[in-house]
Amino acid sequence: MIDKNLQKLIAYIEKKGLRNSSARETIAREFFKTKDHITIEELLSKTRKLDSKIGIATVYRTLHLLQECGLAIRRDFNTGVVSFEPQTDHHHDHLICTSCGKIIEFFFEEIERSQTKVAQKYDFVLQHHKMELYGICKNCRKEATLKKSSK
Amino acid sequence: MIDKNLQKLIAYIEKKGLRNSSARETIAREFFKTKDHITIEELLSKTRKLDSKIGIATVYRTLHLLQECGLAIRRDFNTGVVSFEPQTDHHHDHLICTSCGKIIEFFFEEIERSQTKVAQKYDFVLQHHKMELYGICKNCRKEATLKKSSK
DNA sequence: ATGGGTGCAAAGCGTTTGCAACCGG
DNA sequence: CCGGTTGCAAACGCTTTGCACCCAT
Repeated sequence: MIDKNLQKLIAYIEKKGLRNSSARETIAREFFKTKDHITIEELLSKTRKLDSKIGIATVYRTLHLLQECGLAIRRDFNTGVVSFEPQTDHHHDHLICTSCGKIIEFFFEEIERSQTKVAQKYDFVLQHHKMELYGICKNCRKEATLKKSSK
Repeated sequence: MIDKNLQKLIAYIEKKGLRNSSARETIAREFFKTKDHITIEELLSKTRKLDSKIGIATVYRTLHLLQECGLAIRRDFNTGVVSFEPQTDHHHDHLICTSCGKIIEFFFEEIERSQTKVAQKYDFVLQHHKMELYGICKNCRKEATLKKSSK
């Protein structure tokens, strides 16, 4: 999976007449390892463990590249920090707890079908979509109850 | 509609033991007039026509308040500018053309039902959701075809 | 009179950019 | 060697904050 992504990136780099570089490859490799989401700072500290002199500017520049070639998706869940997600083959949506910031990924076939219908109705050719549900998770509701009763 | 929102805001302000102020009311009134989306800068320049000494800090502070009481929704469509949308009674989602930037608002009952099911499954109490479909609109596809054939 | 609200300017903070050194092809 | 790449620090742009003054209650 990582290698497949790396190949895609290299192909894109070559197509644009750019060059390979070790810093970029280190950052990309680490990025592709993330299961869900990673912030710029997290990715920087991960890569610095492998190559201590990597600068944050390069992390930004690499993530721009990755976004350009569709290998990274920028996510802003309004939690104050922006994070990035590797583009995986199987799409999913997000459920976000506005209390603790927990993010759950889900896939719901019915939603996928609905979006196709909407696109047809408005005559759009769809590229991708984003569905984000915001609410309070079970745990946070429990804590709120505990706090209330302990007053 | 505007007055109803304003009442909601005033109620919230009183509940929190805050005070009314003319600057805040001017900003809120102008904000409620927007049909779709407005940026901070746009809102600032609109309100300054009515009260030239309003500062940008107050616009930010007012929008925070409006978000807190659910009267404003922050939107980041990845276009580089963040914008805000008044919370209307009838919820809707967005269809965004990645070519021309056109934004179409739509409502699809099936999607609303789906989200309830997902929330149940993960035991969340939903507050709101965001569904954004990204694609190419009819016009842009047409233009692309014209360009191609005129080459 | 009390304490929240405001405008201003300064500070913050995440992100981008100019630059000289570096390095891959 | 050419021109893209990098790390650093400075610059940037949006947003927040400290402060003295203003104003609603």
